[in-house]
Amino acid sequence: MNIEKAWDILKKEGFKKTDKREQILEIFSQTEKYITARDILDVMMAEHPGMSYDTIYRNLSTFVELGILEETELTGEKHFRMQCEAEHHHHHFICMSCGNIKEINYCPMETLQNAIPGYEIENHKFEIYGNCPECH
Amino acid sequence: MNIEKAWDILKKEGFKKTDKREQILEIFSQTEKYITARDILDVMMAEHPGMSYDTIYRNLSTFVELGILEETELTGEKHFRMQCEAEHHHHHFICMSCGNIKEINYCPMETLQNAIPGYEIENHKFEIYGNCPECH
DNA sequence: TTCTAATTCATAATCATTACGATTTACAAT
DNA sequence: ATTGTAAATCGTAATGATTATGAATTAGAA
Repeated sequence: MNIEKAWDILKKEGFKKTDKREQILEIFSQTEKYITARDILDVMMAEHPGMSYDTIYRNLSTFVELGILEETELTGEKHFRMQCEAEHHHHHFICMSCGNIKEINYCPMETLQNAIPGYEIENHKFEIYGNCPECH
Repeated sequence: MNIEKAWDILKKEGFKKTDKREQILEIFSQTEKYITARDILDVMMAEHPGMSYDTIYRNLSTFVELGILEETELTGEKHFRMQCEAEHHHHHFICMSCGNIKEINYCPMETLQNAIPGYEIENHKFEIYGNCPECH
């Protein structure tokens, strides 16, 4: 997901173009990593000292709803990153040292559904943590 | 995990037998579901009105450290349940209606390690959510 | 340019969790 | 049984992340 595509989505859904949203998207476009609301706040406070918590949290959840950001729960805190471009469903390896992400083009769910017939699967979480080749 | 086994572990590690710990274990032994610290507090407050938050949270994390309870993060809140007896590694299907758990004797990690050579896997999370046969 | 709904600000509230000094208690040693 | 002591709990406050809200501002349509 790039910034232009994010704006397309926002515009199509009737959301306005504000400098706060612009800056939030800018921050996400500059990293592959999962970052927190606080990370965003810290960066934005530097430039707009009067930033409101509300602005960050409201926009983050708007962006997640619209599929612009993806969200995961790492160590008790919500983390966000740009939604992957990949057209196919995939999962992530998350490096615990550098925070970088590797896409994993494999999903165990087909295999799994056979193992539990009668169970209606609605969602699943599959995340792998460790150290990437650069961080060994 | 049953209560006796939990006490064996606690005793072996030098922890004392208290009525609060007894009651916490009792609560967990009566359900298969993942429950929160608040759930425990509510039950215990009824009997011991002067309960301290500290007691619950301290014991829950002690129990997790000792392998008596297992912990997962559901919708931003920590949830706990008795550690499974199963001697082999497994995962869980979590019913979003009734909260019941089904053990899944399948782990995708062997398959996965081959897909990302050079990556050092230290941990993984694999949880499946949906509706169990009883809740369709 | 004006109007209006959307957005942000400023601030407080809430919710889960952690912290800590004072008090109490389990249990080992006497 | 009594005592001593480290462990556990209590009582309460602090912290940290997130949500809520009424007032002020602003983007974008009319």
